[in-house]
Amino acid sequence: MHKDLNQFTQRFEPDLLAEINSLGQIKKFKAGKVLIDFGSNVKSIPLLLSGSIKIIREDPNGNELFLYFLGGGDTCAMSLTCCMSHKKSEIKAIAEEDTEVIMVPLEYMDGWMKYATWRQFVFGSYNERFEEMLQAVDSLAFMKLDERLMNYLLDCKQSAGDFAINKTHQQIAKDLNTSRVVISRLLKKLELEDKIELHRNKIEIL
DNA sequence: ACATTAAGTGATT
DNA sequence: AATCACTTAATGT
Repeated sequence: MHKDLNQFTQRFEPDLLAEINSLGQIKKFKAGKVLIDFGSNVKSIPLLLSGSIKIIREDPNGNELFLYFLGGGDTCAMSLTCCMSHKKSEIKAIAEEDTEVIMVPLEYMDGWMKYATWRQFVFGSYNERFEEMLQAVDSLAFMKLDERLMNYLLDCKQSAGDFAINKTHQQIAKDLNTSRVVISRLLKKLELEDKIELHRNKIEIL
């Protein structure tokens, strides 16, 4: 049994775990690597062992918009839907840091519905993602950019499990679909409010 | 020392 | 809040 499968041992019954363990394929992705792109057919679903994955939406012009992060023990709800309905991916998944994943071929999904814990897991994931999507929508519709930014930073912190975020203002701007200058100014403001500390390529949350 | 890339800033729309 | 034009600061070679 792979050591990092531990996160799932609580959640799944032994039989299911054994299946995952024998059928799944461990894959490692370096930070920045694209796991799932738009329009790609998903033929297996990833269970996240370690690291984190950023899920984004992109418009035809290449503008990106950050949706949410996946962390250890999570799975990609999009790939679940894709598998079930044989649709193509409508989102893009990028490894936020070096990430380890166990890929399970979609053929087994149906059969696994006999496991109560699997059903729970699938519906639970949908729920969580749905909540996060709602949050992303609110944040777009009702929050000002400075609040969105703070939210984003907190998200990053949680996903990385670290108070330091190693990103440039440019990258953040891209995720929030705005310009670097604006981010720099807002970050400066947050720094003056003692909420964060700014360094080159690094932001610390206080 | 120089070039490159990240970040800060005032002015304008 | 976006864009421009420019400055300043940090890093790599």
